Amino acid sequence: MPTITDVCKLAGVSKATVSRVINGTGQVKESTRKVVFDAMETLQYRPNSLAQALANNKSNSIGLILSTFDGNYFGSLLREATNVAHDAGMQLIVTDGRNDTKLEIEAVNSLVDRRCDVIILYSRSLSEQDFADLKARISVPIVVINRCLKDQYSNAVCFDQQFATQLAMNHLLQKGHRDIACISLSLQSQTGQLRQQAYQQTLIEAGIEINPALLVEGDSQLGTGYQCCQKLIESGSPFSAIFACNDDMAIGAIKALHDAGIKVPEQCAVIGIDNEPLGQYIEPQLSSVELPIKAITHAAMQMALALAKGEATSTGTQEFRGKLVVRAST
Amino acid sequence: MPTITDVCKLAGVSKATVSRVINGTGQVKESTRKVVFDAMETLQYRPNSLAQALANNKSNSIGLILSTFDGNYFGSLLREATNVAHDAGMQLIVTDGRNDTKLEIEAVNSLVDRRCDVIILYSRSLSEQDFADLKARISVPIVVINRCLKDQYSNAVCFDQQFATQLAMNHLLQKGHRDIACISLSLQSQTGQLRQQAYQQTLIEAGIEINPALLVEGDSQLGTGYQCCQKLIESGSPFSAIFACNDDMAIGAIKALHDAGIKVPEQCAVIGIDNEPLGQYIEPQLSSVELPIKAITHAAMQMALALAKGEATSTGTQEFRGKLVVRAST
DNA sequence: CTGAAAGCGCTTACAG
DNA sequence: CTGAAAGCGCTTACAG
Repeated sequence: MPTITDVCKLAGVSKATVSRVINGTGQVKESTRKVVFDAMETLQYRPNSLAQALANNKSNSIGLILSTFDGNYFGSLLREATNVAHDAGMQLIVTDGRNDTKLEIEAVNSLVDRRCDVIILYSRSLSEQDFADLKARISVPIVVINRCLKDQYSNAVCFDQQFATQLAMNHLLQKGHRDIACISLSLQSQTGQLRQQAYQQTLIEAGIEINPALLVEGDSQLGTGYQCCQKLIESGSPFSAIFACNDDMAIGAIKALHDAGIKVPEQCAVIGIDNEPLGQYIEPQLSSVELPIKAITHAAMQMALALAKGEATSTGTQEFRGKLVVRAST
Repeated sequence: MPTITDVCKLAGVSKATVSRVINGTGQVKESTRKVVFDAMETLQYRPNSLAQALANNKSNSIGLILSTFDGNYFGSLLREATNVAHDAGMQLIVTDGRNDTKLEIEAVNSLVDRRCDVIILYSRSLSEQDFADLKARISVPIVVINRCLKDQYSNAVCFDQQFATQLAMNHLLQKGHRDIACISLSLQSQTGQLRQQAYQQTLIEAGIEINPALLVEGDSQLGTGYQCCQKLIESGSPFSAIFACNDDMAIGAIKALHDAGIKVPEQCAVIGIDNEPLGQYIEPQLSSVELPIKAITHAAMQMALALAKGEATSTGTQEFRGKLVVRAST
């Protein structure tokens, strides 16, 4: 590949001059600018980003660490993130933390080694302490998605899990349900814990006794939604509604109910969280709580860009709320 | 961040020595190795990957360009790709071509600028000529997914679209269907064209006249599956089966049939392609053709690694075939 | 076994 | 307006 030196030779100018025309900085006589452009053109020259990054101490890249690539949810996130990055002229470097604390930290390190200007971290497994440690250890700013960090010097965008759960639960309560089962996310994750706690709290506040048999733990996949629902049915404890902590599990649950000959919503109502597009194409259409993943991602990217450009040193935490979407399943 | 120079000072040795212990190359006395390790440890030193890449003319990274992040399909691809990359100690840099020729070429350029060791390109819009041009222009090896390039010097892994379509169509024909509608992918994409052609060809070979009213073009989303199916119903042309060119559209179609009071499979059979997990959780369960996306991605990554390491200069084309998965919808 | 020096491809004060 | 030189943080022959 041609280097700046090749361009220099062909154009008969110094590197400084070529660099100036590449970057549009400083003064360059129009005629020599033309000569340089022509040389770059005929050589098909493109600057080496690595060298630029090294010289500038700035790589024009945003590191993004995801805990998984599953489902529509992360697809939306990635789409939005790549769009914003592209429009800002930044490269997005995506890594999979594979839902594993060690791998996630490893991923952060390698992104730091690559001198990303900022890192966006979506982790299900890292604790608040882990975040604090990371922040103290590395000099690259970090934006955290899906965790509300109280610390005002942190950069985070999150979703009000408690509020979303209340929306779903109150909807079921209003419909007259008292025996409401819950298919939770993994209770290893903070999101899983928060939703499950809010589920219980809402029941308590409604004066309903908690029935442990009606709480089963899934892992957010269709398959566990199905299996968890089967367990609920087999448990023998009666229930007239299921609060599934995400749409995929809700869909799995609906299938299990169908297979057991239980009619939705007549014999059992089902609601999820996420409001995936898919919810509209199953039978019956799924009630859910919209999780504005696009807006959340957008906000995280804006924070990241501000941080990368040095326009801010910390952005605080921005919290988003869902809204109820009622369809035929409740 | 500490640099190699900081380590030198603290350890009282030269950069050459530090470099040797970082990379485990050359001879280093055990005692000085220890001193250097200690220095790196106390400084929390980590080598700057950009500088290493510049000096080595090798970045240890694989560029991956996707045409979209939609759906389970690309999630599987990304998961497999990140896993293989991680295990090989390579970074994966993921970019979204947004299904746009210009953006895809731009993405290739920027990956080349970043000196990726190899690029994997999944494009729906690039023509064979575009691939050839790219290959001629850039010096980084390219692996193409989802295109069967005849050229033996190319690196490609692809899916036998014709065979997959025949599997689905022959299954419907065997079930006695004669009036088979087709909801195609975008006919802008090569995959869309190939499946649609194979659909027609299979009919012709079975001695069935093609009814243009039974062919509608979708764009692979749930929503267009629904709308296309509505169009088919409204067209008035009778049909007893639908061949949807992917599962998402098949699911949309099933919903449209349901809403129109048409029973699946009794009054209309439906089959898709992809064998998404979701297909098992809708009612009725979806028949499909399995598309071994994980194996395909794995093969592409292996090619990429071989190319990146210089173990091969070209790998040729590797073709995969699907297999029929019959469930309740047909 | 270890270090001085040149080089990877860029940028940016500093002179002129 | 332009160029020589130093620097970004590494690696690697080459000497010793």
